[in-house]
Amino acid sequence: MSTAKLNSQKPKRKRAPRRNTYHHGDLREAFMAAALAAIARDGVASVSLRQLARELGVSHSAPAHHFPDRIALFTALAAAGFDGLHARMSQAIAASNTPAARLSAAGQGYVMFAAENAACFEVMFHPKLLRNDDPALATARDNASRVLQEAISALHGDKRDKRKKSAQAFDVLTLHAWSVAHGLASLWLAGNITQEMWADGIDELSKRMFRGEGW
Amino acid sequence: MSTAKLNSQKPKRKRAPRRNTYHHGDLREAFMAAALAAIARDGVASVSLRQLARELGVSHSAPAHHFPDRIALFTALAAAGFDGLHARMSQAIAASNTPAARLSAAGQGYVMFAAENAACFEVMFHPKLLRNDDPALATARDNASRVLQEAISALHGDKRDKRKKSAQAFDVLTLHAWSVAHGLASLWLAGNITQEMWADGIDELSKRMFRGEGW
DNA sequence: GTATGATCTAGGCACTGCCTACATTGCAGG
DNA sequence: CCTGCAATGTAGGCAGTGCCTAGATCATAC
Repeated sequence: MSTAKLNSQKPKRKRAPRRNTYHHGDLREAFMAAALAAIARDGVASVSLRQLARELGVSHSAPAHHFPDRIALFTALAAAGFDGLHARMSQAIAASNTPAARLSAAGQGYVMFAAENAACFEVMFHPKLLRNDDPALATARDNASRVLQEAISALHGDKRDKRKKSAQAFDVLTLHAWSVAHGLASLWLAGNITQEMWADGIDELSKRMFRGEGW
Repeated sequence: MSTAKLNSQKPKRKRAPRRNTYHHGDLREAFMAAALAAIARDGVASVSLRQLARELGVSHSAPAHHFPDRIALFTALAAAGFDGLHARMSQAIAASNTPAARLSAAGQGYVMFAAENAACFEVMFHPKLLRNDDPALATARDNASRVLQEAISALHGDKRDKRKKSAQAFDVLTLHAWSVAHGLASLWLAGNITQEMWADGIDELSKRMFRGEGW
C-alpha cells in the first residue's frame, strides 16, 4: 500500500549514519542515495540491494519494506530524476530573456542535468530496468517533457497556427530539440566524445552546440 | 542479425543446432546470436551466461573458452555492432547523390540501424558493460564514427579551410549531427516517443527530421 | 598413431534477489 | 497507563548467477 508512492513529502527526521536504534529513521531515502552513489561507481547493472544494505548497516531484507523489488528502487530513482530534470530546465529557462535564449537554455539545462546527475540519468532511460507504467514516474516524465515543448512553442508557436498540418512539423521540431540534447548527453556519458572536444567543460561544449536558433 | 564479424577467419564448418557430437562447431557465434535474442527479449541486465548455455544445450562453463567473462561477450557484440552500423551508414550514403542528401542518409541509416538492431545498439553505448579499450571495439567504433565525419566534411568541408580556428566549429557540426541521430534513436528505443509520432514508422519520422541541411 | 591444444563437462564458492517467519518499535484508542 | 497493531527491522532458506579449478573428449599436426 504505502510501498512505492510519492517520495519526498515525509519530513522524517534525519538520523546519524551510526545508528544505535532499532529503526533507521529514513531508510528509503538512504537507500536511494546509496543506490545513486553505487550506480555512479559501478554502473546500474552491478548494483546489489544486499551490498547497499551492508553499506547502510542494515539487514539484507530491510529494503523489502520500502521497495518491493529492485525494479521499484530504480523506478523511484527515475521519478526523482525527472523531477530534477524538470527543475533544472525550468531554472535555466527562467534565467533567460528571449524565446531563442530560453530554448538554448533548456537544452543546456538538459545536458547539465545529465552531467551532474549521471547516475540518475542512466536509470531514467532504461525502460527494461524500471516499471514504466508507474504513475509517479509517468507524471514526472510528462512534466519534464512539457518544459521543452513549451520552450519550442514560445519560439515557433506562430508556425503551429499558420497551417493546421504543420502541427506535426511542430512536434518534429520539439523532438529534434530533445534529440540533440539527449544525444549529446548520452554520447558524453557513454564516453564517446573525445576529451579535446570538451576540454573547456561539457557546459561550454553544449553552449557552442546550442548556439543559434536552429541548433 | 549480423553477428558475423570479419574477424572470424576460421572456416569452421557449421553444424546442425541439434548436435550429437561432443563439440558444438561454432559455439562463439551461437552464443552471440543467442545473447542478442536474449537482450532483445529481457534487456541486457538480465542476460545470463548459464541461461544462454542451457538454451544452446551446452554446459554452463562452455562459454568460458570463447569469452573469458560476461564483459567479453558484450564487447564482442558491441564491436560487431559498430561494424554493422558502419556498413548500414555507408550503404545509405552510397545510395544518395548530393552531399546534403548523403548526410541525411547517414543520419537515417544510423537511426535505422538502431531500430533494426536494438539489442546490439543497447550494448554498444554502455561503457560500464563492456571492455572499452578492447582494440577490435575501438577500431570498429572509429570506423563508424568516421563515416559521419566524412559526410559532414563533404558538405561543410570548405568552412573548415576558410579559417583555422573553425576546425573546432567543424567538429561541433559533426557532433551535432551525431547527437541528433543518436538522440532520436535512443529516445525511440527507450519508448520516450509517443506512438502517434512514429505512426508511419520510425523511418518516416527520421526522414522528416533529417530533411533540410541544418537538421 | 600419438602428442597436444582446443573444446566441452562437472562441481565448488561466494554472491544475488526474493520468499517466509519472527523481533522490535512507535503510536493511537481503550 | 497499557495494549493491540501497523510499520519497520532481523534471520534463514532457495534457486539462480559468474567465475574458478579439475577433468573428459575431440581434431589435428607431426
